[in-house]
Amino acid sequence: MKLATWNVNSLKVRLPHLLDWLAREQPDIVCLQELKCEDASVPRADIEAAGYRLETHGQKTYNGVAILSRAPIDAVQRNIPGFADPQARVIAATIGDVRVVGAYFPNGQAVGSEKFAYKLEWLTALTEWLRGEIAAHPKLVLTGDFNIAPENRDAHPDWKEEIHVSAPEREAFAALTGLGLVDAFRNFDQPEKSFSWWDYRMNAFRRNFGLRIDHILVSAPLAATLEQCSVDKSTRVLERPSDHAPVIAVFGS
DNA sequence: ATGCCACACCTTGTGTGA
Repeated sequence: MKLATWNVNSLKVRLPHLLDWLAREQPDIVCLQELKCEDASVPRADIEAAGYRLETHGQKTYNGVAILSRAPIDAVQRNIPGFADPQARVIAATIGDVRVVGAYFPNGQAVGSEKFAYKLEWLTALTEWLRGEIAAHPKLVLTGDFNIAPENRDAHPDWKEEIHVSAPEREAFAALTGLGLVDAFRNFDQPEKSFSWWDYRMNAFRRNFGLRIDHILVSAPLAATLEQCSVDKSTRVLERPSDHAPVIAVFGS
């Protein structure tokens, strides 16, 4: 089973890239973030023609998440239960015996800002909800754009901002792994300076000035079947790329 | 200190992203 996450930064703009990439990589399950369009504007027919079912939780201009799957998608949940959120950031579903949670975590803008407080509240709500989800679904994946670089090695040494690397954010990430979730990427030896996002500005991709903020966290029964996990930088060199690269994990039976 | 880029919007600048 091959599962991927990709912040496409506008589904409409990135659709040609997405269709090419689906045909090439043939993932079984894909979580997308930053659709930046409402459900009614999602190019469903193109994605279905590529062989995928899809469930979306869209929003105009900002946010928006989706789950694509070659197998049937059941028990869809939009947003975090009990957390009133005007922003479309979470979609969860059951595919086979795997519970998949796809999320676009808040950016937080700046440590100490109102948006940062929202980020931490959102993280707390997510963590409390997932505690029960993991108990109910032994095979669970939490994936998406976390907007957190969990360790120093996940940020370029020249990253000077606090946001994405601050102690409160990293503690929130640790609370998620504390639920029994494993960072699939770190389950394997990886090249130094492996990142999944590079600023569009300042030739950041060419200089590899990036952050590893897109993650695939898996529960123990799934971690036991992990075969590989990597960042797919091939999409970042195309014309009009997303600023994020997909992260792909492969599981055995 | 800002813009550097990209995207969306009842666009012609502004908000947001990370």
